[in-house]
Order: sequence, then C-alpha cells, then structure tokens
Amino acid sequence: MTSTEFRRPTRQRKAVASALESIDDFRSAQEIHDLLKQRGERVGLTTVYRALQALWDSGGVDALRTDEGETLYRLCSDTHHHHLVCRECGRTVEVTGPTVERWADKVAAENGFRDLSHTLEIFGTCADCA
Amino acid sequence: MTSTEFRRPTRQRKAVASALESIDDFRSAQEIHDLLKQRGERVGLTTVYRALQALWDSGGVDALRTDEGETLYRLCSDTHHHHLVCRECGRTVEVTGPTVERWADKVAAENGFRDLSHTLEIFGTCADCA
DNA sequence: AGGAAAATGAAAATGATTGTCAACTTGTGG
DNA sequence: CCACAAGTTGACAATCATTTTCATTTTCCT
Repeated sequence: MTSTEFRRPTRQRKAVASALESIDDFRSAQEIHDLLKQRGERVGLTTVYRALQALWDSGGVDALRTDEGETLYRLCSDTHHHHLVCRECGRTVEVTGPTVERWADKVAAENGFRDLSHTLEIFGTCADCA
Repeated sequence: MTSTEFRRPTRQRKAVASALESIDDFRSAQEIHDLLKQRGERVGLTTVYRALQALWDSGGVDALRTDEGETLYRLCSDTHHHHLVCRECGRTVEVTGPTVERWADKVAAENGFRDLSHTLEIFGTCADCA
C-alpha cells in the first residue's frame, strides 16, 4: 500500500531493500553494506546511504540515532510505533503508544505548534542482559 | 543542591557554566565557544566540549541531538521534562509529561527491561513561523 | 536506436567530536 | 614557602559517519 519508494527500482536498491527484509534489528548503513558484500552483491557504500535515505524519505524504514551518532535503519511496520532498546545487546522491541501520540499532539497544539513529528525511544537493560 | 560538577572550578569551566546561564535555548558547543569569544573569554574549543561533557555527566545540563547530528546543550531545570522544538526558529518549550513517564515505565517493565531512560522530543512549526 | 534523466560509485570533502601531548595550574605535604 | 603530583588546558591531528562531486553507466521512453 505504501508507495514503492524508488523512481527506478535498480538492482542496488532492491538489494538494500532485501537486506533490510532479512534483518529484525536496527542496522547501520555500513553494516548493511557489509552484509551485501558478504552476499556477493556489489553495491557502493554511497549508494547504500542514498537508498536508505530514500527509503526513509518515503516512510519505508524507521531510523534511529545511537548515542555515538550513528543512524540505524530498520524496515518499518506500517503502524506508527516506538522502540524499547536494550543498551547492552541492542535488542529492540516495538511498542505502540496511543497514549503518547495523543499527549504529544495535545501538548503541541496547546503551544500553537503545527506539522508535528516526534521521537521517542526508551532505553534500558533487557531481562537477558541484566 | 546539584553538586557543582567540577573537580576544579577553573576559569574556563566557570565561563562555560556562566555562558549557559545566560541562554535559554539549546546551543551547540561551537556556539557556546563563539559566545565566549565574543565576551572576550579565551577558552579552547576542546575545553568547551570537555566542560559540556562533564556537565552532562554530572546531570547539570540537558543534551539534545539535532537531525544534523549536532549535540545541543542547555542548562537543566531539576524537574524531568521534554522539549517541543520549532523546526524553523529553534525555539523550545519545556513540557512535562507524567502520563508519558508512566507509560514508558509500564511498557518497559512489561518487557522485562530495567534501568530505564528515555528520550522524547516533539518537533513542529511554532505559531510565529507558520 | 538514441538521447535525456536517473543512478552509480570511487574518491575527496565536510563537519562534529575526540585523542594527543607538551605546557601550565593548583593544592598539598613537608 | 616550595617542589611535586595530579588535574587542566589548548593547538593540532586524527576519527568517523555522512555528503559531495563528477565522470561513467543504466534505464526509460519515443
């Protein structure tokens, strides 16, 4: 249902998309690039960046910033949601929060803000790592 | 009440702290460095970074990451809160959300996560910029 | 086929932040 | 009062993710 992202679905772009499909956790552009290399898919790092960017622009992937400043990507389910991220192992749990959405909208509206977006990530140590 | 951060309160560190006190919005390390330069305070950029880092470690300031990957700092009120940030002018409004705090704790607990922290920022266009 | 627009990728550039290290301060014990 | 060790500073180089550049290649359309 979501528009299929690319003006031209090239080999490289399909490779990136397919790499994302084979992973559950968030990965950096570089990691995805490495993964493609392992698979024998020859795709330039620059292109991987561009493809991820494009996917993000079109809403096809979720992006997340680590404390170290790396951007991590992950295929996006089509519902709006947030993440619970384990600081140790990086495991992520997808959580949805109508409560939060409503609260954010309300607060923003009260302050006269339009055209909203928000980021919410919860960090912690998961049961396995505790 | 908040511990005063520095092992040795040097001229430079006091300058950074005082610069922060004179501002309301979030500023980058570089901007703070510039501000000090304008004031005639000669402080190395490296030192500004280190001072801000130290302040952050001790909980004295709030830090926020822009989409462009810059880290912005601001003196921290002692209540836990979040920010409503205008994408255009950078104006920030401090908001508190007990609702959200509770929700985050609950969700995390349900998934067996401990030792929580979270980030929540709302972005939008403020009334003046619309 | 043929040309224009889109896409690629290697290499250089950017830009925020961090590491290095020699010089400088400061507090302390003697 | 003084020397010394530990804490600090800052100019500069180094990192490292990401972006630009730009010449080359691919793809789409007619």
